[in-house]
Amino acid sequence: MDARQRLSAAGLRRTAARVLVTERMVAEGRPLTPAGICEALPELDRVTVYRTLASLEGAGLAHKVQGLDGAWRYCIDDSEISGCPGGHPHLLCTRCGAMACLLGQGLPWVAVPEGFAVQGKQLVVHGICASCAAAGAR
Amino acid sequence: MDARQRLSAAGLRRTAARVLVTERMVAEGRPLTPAGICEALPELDRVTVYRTLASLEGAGLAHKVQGLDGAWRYCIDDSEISGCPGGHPHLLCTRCGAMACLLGQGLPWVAVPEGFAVQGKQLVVHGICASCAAAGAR
DNA sequence: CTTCGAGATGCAACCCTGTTGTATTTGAGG
DNA sequence: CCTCAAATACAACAGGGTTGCATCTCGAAG
Repeated sequence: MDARQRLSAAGLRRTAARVLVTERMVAEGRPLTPAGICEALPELDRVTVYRTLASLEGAGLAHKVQGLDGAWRYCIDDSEISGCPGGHPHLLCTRCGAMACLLGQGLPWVAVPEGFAVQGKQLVVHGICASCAAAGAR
Repeated sequence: MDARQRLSAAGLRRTAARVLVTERMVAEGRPLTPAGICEALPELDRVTVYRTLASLEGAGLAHKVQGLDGAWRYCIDDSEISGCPGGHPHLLCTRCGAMACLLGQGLPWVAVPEGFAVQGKQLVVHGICASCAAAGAR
């Protein structure tokens, strides 16, 4: 699906910033930090990127996860069916900061105390990714 | 176990700051943010609290989890046997920021791509805690 | 008990992520 | 083409966390 189509389908105004950010996220296909997007799209203001991502998330076009480094990462929801957020675990390389969605796996059921209203769950598996391990072994 | 004993057993120097922080954490019994500890111990410098927590974690006396608000929380490992980190899910109230350990439950096994070296896992369940729900309903 | 050095502390400054306020621009419907 | 709500840019700010460095203190050795 085209970036413009995605935006229109979600009822969002089809602005330059949103098209650029969406296209970038689709091209990457993995969760990106706002900083990473700003780097890839220097013509956009930092605040615009933050607000654009918030719009996309609010419209259900993207989901967000936090890394261990205190930065949130946003990822385009590729399948209209996938029940993000709350959907799948995420993988984070603590060396290069890259994150990946572990599609195809769900999140476990967790027993919570009486009276606690669960809004969502986040499972982040962290470690060293294959390419970083190879680079570090040199 | 006494705070001083904990420190000695872990091979850490038994300084005033470490004793105070450890006692505070034992008294609370739930994961605390550095900011929360600073508030409770205004005689300590902010940086000292951060470094003290890092020491405790490095010595295996405490484990840390991140909240959804970008702040890490530290919790004393009470049982010498518990295999923290990587031990249990955590519960976070997104309204008041309080966090609790969900002891007695483990973390799920997650399938990761070939070559990824897992260092740890974090499962955070967020929502509204019972007391906040009660306060909000007023 | 005194000495002494590695390690811990306090302070100041800094970086990064993210948010807020406001003036200006822009997109989409009429 | 016009209009106006929504989106953008810019600046300033807030919070969490880190780093560098001078000073202090624990605890071991004598």
